[in-house]
Amino acid sequence: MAQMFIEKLAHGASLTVSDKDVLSNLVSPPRHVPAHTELWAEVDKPHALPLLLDGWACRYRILETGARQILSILLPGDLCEPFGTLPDFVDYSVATLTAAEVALVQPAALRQASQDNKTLEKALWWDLLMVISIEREHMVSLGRRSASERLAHLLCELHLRLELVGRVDDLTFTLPMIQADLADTLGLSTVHLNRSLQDLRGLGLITFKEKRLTIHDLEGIRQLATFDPSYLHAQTPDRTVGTAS
Amino acid sequence: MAQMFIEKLAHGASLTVSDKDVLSNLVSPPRHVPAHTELWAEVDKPHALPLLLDGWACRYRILETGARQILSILLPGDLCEPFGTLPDFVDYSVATLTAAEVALVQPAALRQASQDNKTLEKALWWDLLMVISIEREHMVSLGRRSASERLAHLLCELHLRLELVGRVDDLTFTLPMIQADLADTLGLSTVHLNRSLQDLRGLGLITFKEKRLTIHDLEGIRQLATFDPSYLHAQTPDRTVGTAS
DNA sequence: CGGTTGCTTGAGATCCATCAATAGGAGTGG
DNA sequence: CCACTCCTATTGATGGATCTCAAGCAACCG
Repeated sequence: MAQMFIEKLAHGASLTVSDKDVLSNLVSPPRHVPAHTELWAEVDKPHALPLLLDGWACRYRILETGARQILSILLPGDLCEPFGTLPDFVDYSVATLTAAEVALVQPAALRQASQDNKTLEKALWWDLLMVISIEREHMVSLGRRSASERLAHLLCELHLRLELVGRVDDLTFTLPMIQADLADTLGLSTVHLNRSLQDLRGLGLITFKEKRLTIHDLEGIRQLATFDPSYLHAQTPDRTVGTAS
Repeated sequence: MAQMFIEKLAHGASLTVSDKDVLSNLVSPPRHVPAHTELWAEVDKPHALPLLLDGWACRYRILETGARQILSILLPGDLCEPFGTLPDFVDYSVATLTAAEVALVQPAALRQASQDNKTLEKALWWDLLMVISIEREHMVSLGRRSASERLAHLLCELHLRLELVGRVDDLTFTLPMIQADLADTLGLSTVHLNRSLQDLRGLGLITFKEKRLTIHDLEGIRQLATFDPSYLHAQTPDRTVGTAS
């Protein structure tokens, strides 16, 4: 089921039952995919867009030196590429971080639906906007925040995004990434990432054990990260992306 | 006139004369704006989208510490926000780097045009795709490239983008940014940026004087930067043809 | 069990930031 | 025209943040 996808989009516009039906019909039945599987590789590119329904994935780039930079973390409900932006070739990869459930969407059908239905259009643009927003915030981290601040910011972001799809339990959520994944997301070495984690632990802000992360002081960690929860443009569902007046 | 904008979009789809007319009509007459002027501040946000017709600008964020991170450089022909993605509030700023000519576009009209005209739709999506692509490449630089590599990569990118709007003269172009701007783009201090410039100069790759940058060894600088010119997804320049189909 | 994977710690090297000072150019006002 | 200031580029010196290399340890697994 496209559950997660629809639940997330509902934060971008007030979807009616029939809107949700339309969305459901755009999504193929999910398929199980093991951890560490390339998603583009399995797909007829311009015609199918993977949609993550369960599990985590990431968009990343491998440099010639072998270094990896993770560009974005994909959570349940996320499209591999946001609405409408599927190019005919991609210069980076998308792979699962954990075992996952992956469905397919026809990009053309998505666009058609957004032309036929203003509410869907708004929701899809909101989703695209959020992806861009998250990536820009990520750039700020990489350029101007210290290691611990970057880590704190990422944890705040994941916490907020997981909340949108109902995967947070009273300030604790499962964070299935290994330290090397986190390091490659934040542009750090694994050694230094490890020390940054200890930093946050030492400040009493988090604990992270057996893939469960819990935040002990939400205000504190947000302050350290200078995290502004409004940047996802989420919350109140009514929002316009420039729809005709 | 919307010259630059149209010229750039022509790299994303083969625009006919009438397509270009449609675009022209979407663009208000330009206004002169001095250097270092906030562009959002002057605009009724959800209803008007600034379009840079001449001069340079940047999208940036100021942190609480006072540090600045420049997220993207805007060149002639660039929209302040790519097609369709104008949120009703923005958590970063856009300001001119030089004196500039700025027009306004109605985002709603842009989207309407893209629904009525498949070629325009394709061109506008291409432009959005390119913005995302540039920003992702920027993330790779910030996360995983050394100072000199970052600088080299930025110069390669600007060179290629300026070529798309006909502002390169045989490997030299005017680069009106001061060193502090470059540093804030690349996540470096100005001192270190200065030394990175000397690095590239010392390698005989560039000269940069009086705001004119010339690349002496395009292959060399691209190799140092691991710059892949295909990442802009640009069509081979179609200066030859003004009409198609 | 031996091998692998992931986490942790220590030590030293490197990259880059910060601080401080100089110098040239551009504008400004007297 | 000169004195002044501001802005920008440059250079040196020092310190700090982060990387790399290396080793140890625990958990898991065939």
